[in-house]
Amino acid sequence: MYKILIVEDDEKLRNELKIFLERNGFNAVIMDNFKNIVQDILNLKADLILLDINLPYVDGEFICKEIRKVSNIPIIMVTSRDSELDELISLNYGADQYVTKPYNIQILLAKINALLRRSKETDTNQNKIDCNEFILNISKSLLEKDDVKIELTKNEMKILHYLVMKRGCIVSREEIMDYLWDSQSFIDDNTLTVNIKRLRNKLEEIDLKDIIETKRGQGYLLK
Amino acid sequence: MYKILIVEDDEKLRNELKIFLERNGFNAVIMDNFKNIVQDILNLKADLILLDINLPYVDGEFICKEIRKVSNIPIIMVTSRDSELDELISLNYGADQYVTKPYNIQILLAKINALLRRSKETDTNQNKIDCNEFILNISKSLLEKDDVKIELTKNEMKILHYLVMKRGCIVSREEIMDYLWDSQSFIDDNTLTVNIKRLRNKLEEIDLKDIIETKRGQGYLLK
DNA sequence: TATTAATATTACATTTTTGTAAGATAGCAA
DNA sequence: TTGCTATCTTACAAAAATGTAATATTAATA
Repeated sequence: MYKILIVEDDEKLRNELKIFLERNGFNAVIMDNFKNIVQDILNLKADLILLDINLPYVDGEFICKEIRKVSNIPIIMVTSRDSELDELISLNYGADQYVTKPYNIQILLAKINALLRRSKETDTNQNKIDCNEFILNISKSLLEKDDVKIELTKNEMKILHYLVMKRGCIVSREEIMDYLWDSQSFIDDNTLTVNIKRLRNKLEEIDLKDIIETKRGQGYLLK
Repeated sequence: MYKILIVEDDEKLRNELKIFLERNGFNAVIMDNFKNIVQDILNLKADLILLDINLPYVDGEFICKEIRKVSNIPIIMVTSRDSELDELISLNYGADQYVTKPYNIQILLAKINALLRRSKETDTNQNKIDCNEFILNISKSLLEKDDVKIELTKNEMKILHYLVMKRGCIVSREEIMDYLWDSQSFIDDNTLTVNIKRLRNKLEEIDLKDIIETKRGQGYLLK
């Protein structure tokens, strides 16, 4: 059951909303103290936030920006100001949706569901990254291409995943080593080379050995 | 560079849009043949689709629904009909955003960015699932609680990840075994028990041994 | 071209992961 | 209680993953 946090200063409105959301199978939580709000919001660990723009003490856009510094939690901005500028600011501050009051309650519900579906896909679906030339199945630690599936070891997976995240950029050997091993444990520089070699061997099985390019003196690059 | 697919039958509009998106650093692709459209869209493997509702042959809402059967690609519905019903239908068919024409181009851009940010977070961020009692770091195959980090082996990770995906539901031993091993390879039933035991041992290190409950004759349940 | 430093390759030893076997325990029904 | 079956526990051997060392190759530049 998803927990939705309602941050709204109009008491009547927020109570109605709470009841409506609860009827639709959500765990709705109300926030009625707006003093230490950003920290309070984060502590609640909701799955989604309905955030009013007009609030006492600080405005919702500022709160949104602050939350985004430390959290990816889905945010829907709610406001009675039908202002394109507000919408633009909200979106650029990291909100996911913008809804104007009085809102169509069905549409609000649809937006909540659309956003939750999107934000939870990581959790519920199998975790795959489609990289065009191959698919990285993180859940099962597999390198997939067409019908070929190759098991990756933990090190191989980490390296390839890291390179995929930084695809198109040169990644220094040091950076990869920091990602692979605790920087405390002093592991030989060559160990990375060997691990890269092993990964390349597996990539070669699907004709992609050269997809990891060596940038001599700089690092590696996933093409 | 993200590839954005424009599905719009008004030639002037789509060309303007393409230029605008390209100026803003996207790879914009136009679709101008609407016959075999669903398959064509999927083949293009774009990062996001701008989908007009009014199209020749089939309407955008239907296309959206068809795409959603096989793909999670982000979809923004674009339309000149400012209709709450259309918006509701679109969202419920799996669209992520709804924009009415004539649109504020900056807001469209902000929505594209917001949606891409959300849909790509899996790829770019480290892959973590916050399960309240613990965090499952899939990227690094770690079980985390507060400052304690425990390495999970591939099997342990797979089992826990599977249970997390189905949290609160009883998962049969057979189902887990199918997920862990190719159903072809006949692996002893007890092997699963041992693997569960090993996972429980690690969970016990963070006082969570009993979070995996045995449902005798039915399977296991992550509480 | 010769030199040097960075990276690649190969082989091997150690450590970790994994599956199996054998016996123990616990829940349930007669 | 007894017997049966599902699950658990422990120990061990085989297999896989990993780090290291020794050597080879490559690219840059003097």
